[in-house]
Amino acid sequence: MQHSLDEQKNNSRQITPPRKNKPVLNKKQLLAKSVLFRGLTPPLLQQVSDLASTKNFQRGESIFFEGDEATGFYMVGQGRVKIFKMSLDGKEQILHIFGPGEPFGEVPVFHGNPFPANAVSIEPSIMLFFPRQEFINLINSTPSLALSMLAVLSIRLRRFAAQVESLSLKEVPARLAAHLIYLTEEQKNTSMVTLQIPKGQLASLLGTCPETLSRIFTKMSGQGVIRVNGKKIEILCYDKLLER
Amino acid sequence: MQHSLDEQKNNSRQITPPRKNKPVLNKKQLLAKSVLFRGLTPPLLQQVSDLASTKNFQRGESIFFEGDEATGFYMVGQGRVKIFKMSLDGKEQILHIFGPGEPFGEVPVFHGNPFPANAVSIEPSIMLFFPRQEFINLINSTPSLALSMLAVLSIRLRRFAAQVESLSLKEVPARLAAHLIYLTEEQKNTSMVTLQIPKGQLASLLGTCPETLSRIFTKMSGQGVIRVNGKKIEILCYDKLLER
DNA sequence: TGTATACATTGACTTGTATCAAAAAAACGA
DNA sequence: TCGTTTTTTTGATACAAGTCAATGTATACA
Repeated sequence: MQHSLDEQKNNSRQITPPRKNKPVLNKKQLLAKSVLFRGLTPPLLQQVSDLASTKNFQRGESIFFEGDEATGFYMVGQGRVKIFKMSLDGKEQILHIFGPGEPFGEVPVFHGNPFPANAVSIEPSIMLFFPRQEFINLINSTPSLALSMLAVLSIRLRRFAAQVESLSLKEVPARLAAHLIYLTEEQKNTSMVTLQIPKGQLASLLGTCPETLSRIFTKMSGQGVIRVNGKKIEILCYDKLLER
Repeated sequence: MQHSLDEQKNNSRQITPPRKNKPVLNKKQLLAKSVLFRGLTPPLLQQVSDLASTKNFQRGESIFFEGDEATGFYMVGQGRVKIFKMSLDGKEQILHIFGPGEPFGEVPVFHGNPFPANAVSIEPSIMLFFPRQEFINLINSTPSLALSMLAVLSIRLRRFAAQVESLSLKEVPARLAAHLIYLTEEQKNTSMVTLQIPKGQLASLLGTCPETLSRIFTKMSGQGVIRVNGKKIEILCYDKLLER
């Protein structure tokens, strides 16, 4: 499930043996479809593409740590990344999970301080890297790019506001319910949704521990609100989810 | 304490009787000193100043509600505003408190959706209002303004990340400790800090209830970490605060 | 195919914090 | 200054959720 992109690619050209551990990435195509760079003129897009270097990361490999000095920001080319904070005693809180086309680590670019959180690749990934000063120069000469970036940051702020609300004003069942509803909207509004991350990671995203999350899954199943089968979750009663 | 700006102004020209309920605001001076507009050329500053309309708000008066359609954003001219989320059963979580020169409600400007949270004036205030499209036009022709706005949003994102971390990974005493440390840094690094908001509001900012906050104040006082006298708090043991 | 590793579940117990209720203190307006 | 309102504190109680520990179940790799 997690390597679906690779698998698809391999399936579609079974004649040529797939390259091991070095998937190729169509940089320009990715950039052209990304929220940040879509709409740019072809020459500008070329400029952006030339600016970005790529780097491969294994599952579980760190991209940066909180406190690291930032010389630029990243965009997911392929795979997925989790952005998270960590407490002294080792508990983690996931802030975001980003997939292809989504930029991350941009905050220090515009503010200067070190990275405010950690980034770890949660799948074999390819990340694009954009050096800070070159990107700022580009923004200075491309107002539409500035507005795109402002839109990206605005969406993030909105999400953070929702996350703070969730952590402070809702109990864990309601947080899970909200997340499941979010997943149905993301996954074509079918009543069957698929978790893209292990349940332990979902717990960390919802600000709880795996045991509690597990118990709530069991309870909601018992109440007939959902049916859980591994990573597949069927929403049986959408209304009751909303109430939770 | 809360109306110090008004009082100072009135004191400095006691000959003329102070205007009742209609304090005057030096718009251009405020804008020139604000993070967002500082560094702009005088003609641009004039343009910005002409763009902004002003409106007075009483203590407790709403500026906008979550879900309201946004036609522009605001900046605090005088006084203070709290930005907050509210649960169905009436509990509130404060996201930010902003003072003079700080913009708020900008998220919908760049993303289009309605306001993600509520805004209430917590003092008699004057707010500047910037209409959306005009401001976007200005950004399009002023790259440095775009970068300033990007910096502002970046700082907000950083704060949100800290707030999520706080709510999820720290217990209330540690959150209070972090806030007190933040206050000492903000208030010239003296060991005596002053709360600018009622303790009940501080509780809402820290994601707890007034009773719990009160008990923690008592406990910390008993441990000799702080001494509380109304809104004045003396930090007796900075190290123990850090540990909390 | 088995074996190691990661992931998930269940039970017993503990605890931080919310809630309810009521009194005390402080702030405010007339 | 008095009386009203808001804010803060204190006590008793309840409960959501974390922790510890153990077991069960997938998953991957050699």
